[in-house]
Amino acid sequence: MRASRFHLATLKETPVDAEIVSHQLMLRAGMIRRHAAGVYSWLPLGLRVLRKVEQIVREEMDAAGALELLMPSFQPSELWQESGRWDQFGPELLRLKDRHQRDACIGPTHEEIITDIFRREVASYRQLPLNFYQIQTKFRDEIRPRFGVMRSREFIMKDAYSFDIDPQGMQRSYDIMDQAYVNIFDRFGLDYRAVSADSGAIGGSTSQEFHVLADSGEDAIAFSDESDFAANIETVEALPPAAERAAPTAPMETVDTPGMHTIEDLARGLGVSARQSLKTLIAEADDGNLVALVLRGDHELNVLKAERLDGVASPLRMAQREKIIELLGNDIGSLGPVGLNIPTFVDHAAAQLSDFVCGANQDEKHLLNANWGRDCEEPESVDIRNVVEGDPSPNGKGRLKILRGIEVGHIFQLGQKYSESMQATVLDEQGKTAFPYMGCYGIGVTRVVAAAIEQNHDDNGIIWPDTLAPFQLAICPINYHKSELVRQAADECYEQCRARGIDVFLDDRPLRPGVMFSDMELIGVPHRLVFSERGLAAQQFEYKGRRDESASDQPLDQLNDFLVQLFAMP
RNA sequence: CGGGGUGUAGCGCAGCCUGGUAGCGCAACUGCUUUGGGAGCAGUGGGUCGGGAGUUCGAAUCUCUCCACCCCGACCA
Repeated sequence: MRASRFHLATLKETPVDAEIVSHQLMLRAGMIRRHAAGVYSWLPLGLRVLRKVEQIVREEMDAAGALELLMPSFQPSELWQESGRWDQFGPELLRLKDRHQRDACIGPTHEEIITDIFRREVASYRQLPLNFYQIQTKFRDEIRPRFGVMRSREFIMKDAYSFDIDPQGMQRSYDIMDQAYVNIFDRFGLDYRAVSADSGAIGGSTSQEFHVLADSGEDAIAFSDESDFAANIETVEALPPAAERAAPTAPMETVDTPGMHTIEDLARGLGVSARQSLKTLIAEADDGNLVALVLRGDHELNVLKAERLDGVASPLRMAQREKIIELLGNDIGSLGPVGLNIPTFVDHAAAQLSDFVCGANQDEKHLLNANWGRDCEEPESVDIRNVVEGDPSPNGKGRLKILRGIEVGHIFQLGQKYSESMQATVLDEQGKTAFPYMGCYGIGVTRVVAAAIEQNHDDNGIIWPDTLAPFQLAICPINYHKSELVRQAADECYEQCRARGIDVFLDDRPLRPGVMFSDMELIGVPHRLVFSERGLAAQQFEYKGRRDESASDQPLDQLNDFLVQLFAMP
């Protein structure tokens, strides 16, 4: 592609309402433009990247035996009524009426449609297993779309659906997709992790998320440093401490703690460490009363775990301050388990403390050297906290490290949920009616593009992995329009690259070099060649990789070999 | 949905308080010069001041109303 024939739409200034780097850089590079909240056009540059992602996905899905099809984004309400999701789905489902006042929606996902296709097309177990997939636009009416294409309302997703006659078959289809996803993410050239998204993790995993690692990721993921355990932090069990609780060493005393209402206040004011104190949270009970959740001061409540406790309202609701004052007699900020007469759940780590600091259940007072069993009831401890870096891995092997990730893929087993509710049946070996077992496999195609940028950028712009780059190689001739020598060298190199199938970009704009360089860096082209009068006179060209500190001069007569080596071509 | 904020040229903003018919930087266009890291000079074009209604001799500016967008929260997973 020649710059003079392309729509290069780079922006010097950063649009003000783009919060995260990937959004800023995609706008500045001229990849996308916004039309409404969470709705974007993909300009030619952005589309080139999108297509690279799609192509890798398509090739690996095909290689795994999945069959591509294309389903509508407009979906009649009847199918959703059948599955029961017309009523279950919240306002995230964009509902509309057509001119005949018939209800419909814009598909946020396609289980209903694929199941409808399946039940009309497939009648026998002998046609199984089957795996259909599509790469298609979805719409989810997010309450608050943000971060550009990372959390948009309209987005492109690869979704695949497998059908098997029995659970074993479903597991096999799932395993094949698991491997296909590994192949896909390997080819993206991104640093990623496959992560268990299943809470119990009993037996084989039935749900995995694929996360691109990035500091800005919305999800925290926990990894074992000595085994391949990896899971979304929400689901990771915090093991009870192995050590015995130490015996009390000092009598309990009450101290005045004016103005100290948080763990940080206490740590500063009393000179105790957060991990020697207790944090007492009050949540709504399922009977309308209150329950206490007690954690070590430096730990964080895990909402999913708390919701599963007997007696705690689900979804979890933290109690209103007014209600706490009314029922417990004192304000938040000086609560503690000693003398607290509501049901109390104590985290394992909190229950292991002795001589701890906690609220005295009197305003502006705390207790020092409080002890379980002696000063209050011996607790039966539960797991209600998020794991932290350094905790033991739940599988007993190694310690946990915590990284942040962006969820870009999810595979899971649906079982018979849709085949049953929508009466999608086949005849089995005995000639009896059977409900197939389904699996469902998604990749957020547009999100992959943003995640790749979140993970790979610097002050100058995007740094694409070779496999996703809109162009693999940029040729920057200096004085292309003035120097016959430069023009010939650049054109010749350009034509050669094209003939070899390299995605090459020739910057033939009559611009100063600095402008060309910064544009090419902004849009993230991985490799750059420069031809100049000066260099050519010395029989040299210049090469710089996008991540290289500086450029290097290369002998002109070896340009061909250089390119062959760079792009690993025969 | 609650709270906060913003809408003025393609982008970033000033002007609004105190009403007098719109300005700056970047970008664009023309010409000349310049040409190895976002050039210089000279000139040019471009705005329903988010929409509507009102107050006023006169509204970007004051009032009411609607809309769009952004941020925080809640919701959703």
